[in-house]
Amino acid sequence: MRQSKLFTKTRKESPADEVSKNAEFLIRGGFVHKEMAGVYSYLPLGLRVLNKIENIIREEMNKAGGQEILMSTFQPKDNWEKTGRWTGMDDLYKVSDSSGREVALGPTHEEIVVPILKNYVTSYKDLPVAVYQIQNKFRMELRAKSGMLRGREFIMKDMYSFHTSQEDFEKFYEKMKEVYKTVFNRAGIGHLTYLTFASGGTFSKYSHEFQTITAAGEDTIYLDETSGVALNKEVLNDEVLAQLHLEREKLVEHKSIEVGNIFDLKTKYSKPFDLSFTDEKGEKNIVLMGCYGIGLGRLMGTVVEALSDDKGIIWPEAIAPFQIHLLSLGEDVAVLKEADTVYESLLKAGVEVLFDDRTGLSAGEKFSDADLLGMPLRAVVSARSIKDLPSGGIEIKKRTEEKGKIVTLDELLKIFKK
RNA sequence: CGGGCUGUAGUAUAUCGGUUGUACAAGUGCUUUGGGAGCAUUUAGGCUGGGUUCGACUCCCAGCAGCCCGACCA
Repeated sequence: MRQSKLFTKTRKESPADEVSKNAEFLIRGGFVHKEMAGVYSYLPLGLRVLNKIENIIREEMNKAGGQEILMSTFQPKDNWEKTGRWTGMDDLYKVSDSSGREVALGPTHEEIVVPILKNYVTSYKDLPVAVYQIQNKFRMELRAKSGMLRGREFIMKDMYSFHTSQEDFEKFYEKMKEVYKTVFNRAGIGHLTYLTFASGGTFSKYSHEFQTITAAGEDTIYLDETSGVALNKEVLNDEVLAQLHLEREKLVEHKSIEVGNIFDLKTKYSKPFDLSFTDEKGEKNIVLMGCYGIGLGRLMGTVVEALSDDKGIIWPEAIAPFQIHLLSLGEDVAVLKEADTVYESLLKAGVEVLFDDRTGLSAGEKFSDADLLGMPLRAVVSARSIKDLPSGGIEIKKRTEEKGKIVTLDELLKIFKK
């Protein structure tokens, strides 16, 4: 991608109406555009990040046996009345059409997925099954805040699993813990993310969350740093400490962001819709369920919060919009020609490259943009880099490093050979 | 939802009850080119609706919007 053709531009000033670091950098870099409080559009750079996160999640969910579907955003009122959540869920968006018919804008999809499965699940032979989707969700947050971290419209992966027994559910639940760890490792925040013991809401006493430690977090967790076992503040009590074999004195308090959660739903949603199966003995049983969520935009915002520096974002390689940011400096014809050759060679080698081919900009401006946009590797072609090698050199520098080095084109290409 | 603050150009800000000033961005010309360049020139602004007033961007009221604190958060 040639940056001269990219319709978005970077911005030097921080937006006045955003305080959070993730929103500031993402808006200044032109990754997202804010529409209203808690609602953002994804622009080319931001969408590339989102797509990469989505693909990681999709791959891992498929590997775990999940079957991808895409459910409707409009949800019938009847279904919500059946589960008692039409009036019971404060943050449900309700919209009505010209005939006065009311529907819900999906904040979650139990009310849809259960009736779907009811069409197909009748026997123990049909279970277990897990389905998931990646889709926009709507929640009427009383106070959207912290940029991408708490939105009113957001993209979420929600998986629902269906089982014949509690044992079977628990086996899957344990597997999902590992799957989630893999997702966060691949997204580059695994080293900061902990599985925490959390409260379970009204129908299940406890659940688990994945919390990423960062100062901007809204949540507070307590971590035993030697064992890596952690729990949320709201469940910090003697009973839980004993259950987890933790000592209060050894726990360290951290601010964190909830990037994922996994829940035991038991029969909470299968019962109202009578989602049941016939077992080996011919007896009818209610299906047991679990649900597993990851907020994609929130994950993106969390990465920015956790991995940026004062100059800008530092994308992990796996979710960076481009693998390399190539810069040409100056207007010298030889430099521009060489930079073009490098760009075309990278493209040919299948490397995702953002090429800052803009002319008329100072070197400092290009460097600042590169720092802000946060590609893992920066490559500079300039009069200076060319002079350093007889064959024409390229200065490369990792986003996390201060000093770069001069390499040949072949050496640069070799970096991306797998 | 309770409390607080704020709405001026694409962005960030300033002043003022009497022709809204600046910086960046954008356009044009020239110069410059390794950490957000220089000169000249051009373009572009008072959230909406009421009220007070000779006159309102400024004061008052309402609405809308945004941010912050709190509560809430499958």
